[in-house]
Amino acid sequence: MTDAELASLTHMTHGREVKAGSSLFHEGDPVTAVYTVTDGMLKLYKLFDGRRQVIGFTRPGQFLGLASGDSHCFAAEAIDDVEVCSFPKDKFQTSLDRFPKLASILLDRARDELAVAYKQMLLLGRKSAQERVASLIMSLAERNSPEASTVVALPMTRADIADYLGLTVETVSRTLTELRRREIVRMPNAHLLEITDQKALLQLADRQEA
Amino acid sequence: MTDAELASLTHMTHGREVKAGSSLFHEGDPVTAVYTVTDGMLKLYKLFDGRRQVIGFTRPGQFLGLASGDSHCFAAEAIDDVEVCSFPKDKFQTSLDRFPKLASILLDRARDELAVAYKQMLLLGRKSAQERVASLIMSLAERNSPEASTVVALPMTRADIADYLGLTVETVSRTLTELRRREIVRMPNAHLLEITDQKALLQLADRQEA
DNA sequence: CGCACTCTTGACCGCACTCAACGTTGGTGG
DNA sequence: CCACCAACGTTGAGTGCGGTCAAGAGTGCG
Repeated sequence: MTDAELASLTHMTHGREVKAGSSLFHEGDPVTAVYTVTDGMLKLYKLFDGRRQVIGFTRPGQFLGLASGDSHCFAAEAIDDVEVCSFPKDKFQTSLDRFPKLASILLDRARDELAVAYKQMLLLGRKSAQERVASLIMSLAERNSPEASTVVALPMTRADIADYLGLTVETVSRTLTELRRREIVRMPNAHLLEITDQKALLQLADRQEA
Repeated sequence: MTDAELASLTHMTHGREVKAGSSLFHEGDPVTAVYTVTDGMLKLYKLFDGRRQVIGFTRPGQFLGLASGDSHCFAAEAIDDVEVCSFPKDKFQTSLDRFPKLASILLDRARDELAVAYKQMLLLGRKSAQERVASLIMSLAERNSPEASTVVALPMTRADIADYLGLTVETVSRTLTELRRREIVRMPNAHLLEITDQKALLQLADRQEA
């Protein structure tokens, strides 16, 4: 695993807990460290005139710090209790210079992040509310389990989802209700979802796309 | 300049012209090379069910190929006549392994691209039509000249702008008309724009943001 | 000159937003 | 243990911003 690789290369990993609702860093803060998320989920977001755009939700094992130069270009806040490994920035820089393979590994990750960001731009610019919600559900389903995971956890609030999808809380709620009514999903409770019609959901999310 | 550096490192640069309206590569194509744009402007876009999302417009000197693994995750099409230097992918890989600094340079670029993508996600998810158009004008103005560039070229069509901003052609046109009516910009013709009230434009685009 | 493409403008529409009320849930202190 | 309260989620009614449809004006190329 490349996370372990990162850790062993630097010899500088330092565990840290972030309680649900508290921030790992704010947008504009100077970058003092980079991180890998070992447990829990963070939301990454930008603010603009009171409005909020959630850039992404972290998954366990995710590297944090690719997009930031001198100052963080987004904020990171814990959705549930989170554990991260932090690498002081200067030590990280040293490791980067010392281990050429590291830059190459990070470059691959940056590649992935860019592709994900571009997909999200398509969603935000061109998809309907139903398509956006369906896309989110499908991508959460994919990250959970390797195959045929039909149960999806939604630890984030409706507001987080709305700010991620470029919608309002009300529209997210209504859209989920509609998906339930059409029997595409079931929801034992507000934060747990079961996909009952994967084909219909995929159709909504990806529209005969690759 | 790092572009020259790239070229000299690889010794494999190969010039190529792309006529206005023709494609450098399509979304889904296998990646055979990476490129630096030496002249002209390309639009990068993704397709989805007949809809289109323009990911970005290239600037001279821009490196193309960061976001692509085995296959291109977006298409690239020339807006006007374009010149690129292409590096065959395998040679580029070799250079990457041979010159450690190269990965580090590309990592910095990827950082920038990610930050730009995140800003665009904020625009697409949370800004009004006026704010979107104002943001585009400001960012085109910034890239043109170092300081106080008030004249901005818009070589792309209204459709390209619309697909970049997540709007329709009509809305882009109406919004530009409105900006003209408010005497924030002047337009000698449809593809040339002069900023007459930079403060108002900045206010619209960035809203007392950093 | 003619044709195709682009840009603009107008009238109308509809999807998602706003505003408001209510239901549900989980945490806290009496 | 339960009453209270605040935060979150859902639902409904009405609005408005940007989309759709349509027509016309400008532009450039063969």
